[in-house]
Formats: sequence, structure tokens, C-alpha cells
Amino acid sequence: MRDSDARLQQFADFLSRTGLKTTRQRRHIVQAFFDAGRHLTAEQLYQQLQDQEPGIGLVTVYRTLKLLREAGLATGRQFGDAYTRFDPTPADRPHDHLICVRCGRIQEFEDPSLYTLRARAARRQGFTVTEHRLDVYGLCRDCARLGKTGNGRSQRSGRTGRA
Amino acid sequence: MRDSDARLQQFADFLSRTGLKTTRQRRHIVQAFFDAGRHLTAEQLYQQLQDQEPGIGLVTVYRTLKLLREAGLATGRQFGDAYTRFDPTPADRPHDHLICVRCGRIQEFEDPSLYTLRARAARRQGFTVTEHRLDVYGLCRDCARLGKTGNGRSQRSGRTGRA
DNA sequence: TTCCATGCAAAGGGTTTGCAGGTGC
DNA sequence: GCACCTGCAAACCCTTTGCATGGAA
Repeated sequence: MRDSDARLQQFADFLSRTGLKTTRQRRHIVQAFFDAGRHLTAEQLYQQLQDQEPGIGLVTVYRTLKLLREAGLATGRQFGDAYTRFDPTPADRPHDHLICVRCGRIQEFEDPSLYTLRARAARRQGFTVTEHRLDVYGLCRDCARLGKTGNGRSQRSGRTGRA
Repeated sequence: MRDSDARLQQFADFLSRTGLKTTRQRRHIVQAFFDAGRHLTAEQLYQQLQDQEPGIGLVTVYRTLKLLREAGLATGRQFGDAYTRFDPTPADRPHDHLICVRCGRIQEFEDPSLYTLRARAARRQGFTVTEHRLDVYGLCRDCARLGKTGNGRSQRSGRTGRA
């Protein structure tokens, strides 16, 4: 049984629990979402679906992703560009991101000591932590190498670029 | 001499260096920006300017903030909502944020060990770090207290809320 | 006097919503 | 059969851009 089948079941449970319905489109979207890679935008997921099940609207993809978030099965993130990117949760352990500012590549990492750090910061200011988001920007190995051999500039697109 | 005067001078230098002009509007916007608090949206800065110097357009505020970023004097950040928020840089030491998911309050903190952490994560994957962004979400002291006495729900507005 | 800057209105662009017809349950 | 769902088009909303007028150097 594929991993996505278990997730699909969880989502179905959420739907019936909430009085909503399990439709053909929702099944396809959720399955594609959990089978797909990480950090997908709604648009990318939509494109991917077109190949296997044309006729599913982008709007329905957005609506289903919203439900997935409400069900606690997906997380939305925003990096430098205009898009919201989605990750399955808690598919794996929580993780943070290294983002290459040149090619846009996104890699993940995990560091338990971050939990100590965030708890310490929060305690000092009377905060109660529920979650965090750490994005580390820089150059990936390949782009750093290119930089040394004197190559060009960023290839990113974002509308509201960072700093 | 106000802190903002020094910054204003830096900005003026940037402008002339780049072949751009120091205008009345830019002076007002930059001064207001450096005199104001942190994490302001373009809209908030615009509102603040209306009081002291009506007739400055929101568009000009956006354009000036963009120049400030290019000059390295401002940084844009995006938290959960749809807005880009701006901070003077490098006014103080770099810092990260605690965001109350209930009332939207934003507090700052700084933890040097984060630099060790991010360097370690990057090294493992061959990344070269240039900067990072850590947002910790939770409840501020006041909202946590309200929560215990059984009060209502979030007051945030965001269009593309997180997870 | 020459560009650059401003302000208005309109366009961009990702995401959400209204509505008429379709479909789980 | 009653809600809920879908897909289209249109609306939203923050941000950017086009254009004609105004202003710095």
C-alpha cells in the first residue's frame, strides 16, 4: 500500500468527521499531493494532475489544499517568491530549509537544538511556542562553484523579493 | 542629530551615486521610515505620512521602500499574512521574530547560537550561507492568559494563512 | 533643459469567491 | 433529495507599471 493511501484515508476521515464529501477530484488531488515531491505550489500540483486526470480545475486544487491544511495534513510555506508552497505533514519529522538564492533549489535539514533555542527565546519574552519556520538563504554547492568561475546572476523570479 | 538623519544621508549618497534624485517625498518617507517602529507595512508607513505630509502617494512609498532595499538600508519580511513588512537594516544587530498567532504582535529576539546552527546545517549539504530568517509562532503572554480564561479566536487577517 | 520622479489609474498575479449546474451519501 | 462540490469567470488585494505632468540638478 502506497504511503499516500494511508494519507488519503486520514483525509477521508477528516472529511466525513466534518460533514464534507469525498469526491473523485479530492481523491486525485490528495493522492497526487502525497505522491509528489515537496514544496510544490498549487500551480505545480495542478499541472501534474493535468497529465493523469485532466479537467480538474486549479480552483479545486486550491480548495483541497486548504482543506488539507485544516486537516493538519499539509503545511504552507512562503519563501522569497510570491507562491505558497505546500508540504505534507507530518509525513516526516519537522524540518527547515536551505534555499539557494541563485537557482531556487530547496534542500531540507533538521537540527534538534533548534527546539532548545526557540524555547529559550520564547521563555524570555513570555511566549508559548507552537511552531517555527527557519529559512536559510545562500548558495548551493553547484551555484557556489559557478560563482567562483565567474558566472552571471540570479535566476529567481519572485515578485516581492527579499531585502 | 536624530538617528534618521544619518540614515537619510546614507540614502542621499546612494541616490546620487546611482544617478537618482533626492526629492521632498523621498526625504519624508525615509525619515518617517527610520523614525517609525519596526515591521511596518507600506500601507502603515503611508498612513503615518498622511498625518505629517499629506499628498504623498502610496505608490511612491512602495517605490522608495524598494530603493531602500536596494541601498541595503531596509529589509522586507513576510510573516503569515499577505503584507511585506519592512525593517531598517543594519540598524541593530540582526534579529529574529516571535509572532503571536492570536493578536499578531511581533517581538524580537536574538540568539548567537543560531549562527552555529545554520553554519552546521549548511556545511552538511554544501551550502554557503548568506542569511537566514527564523519566525517562531505561538501565543504572547497576554493571549496565553486570555486563552486560559476561555476566550475566543484569532484576530489575524491574512489572505494566505499558514498551515 | 534634461531626465528622473510623482500621482493617478490601470494592470499584474497569486488566491479566493459567486453562481449555476453536477454529484456524494 | 438535500447539501455539498465543481469549474468557470470574476473579484480580491497587495504590489507594480504606464503615462502625462512636475521637479531636481
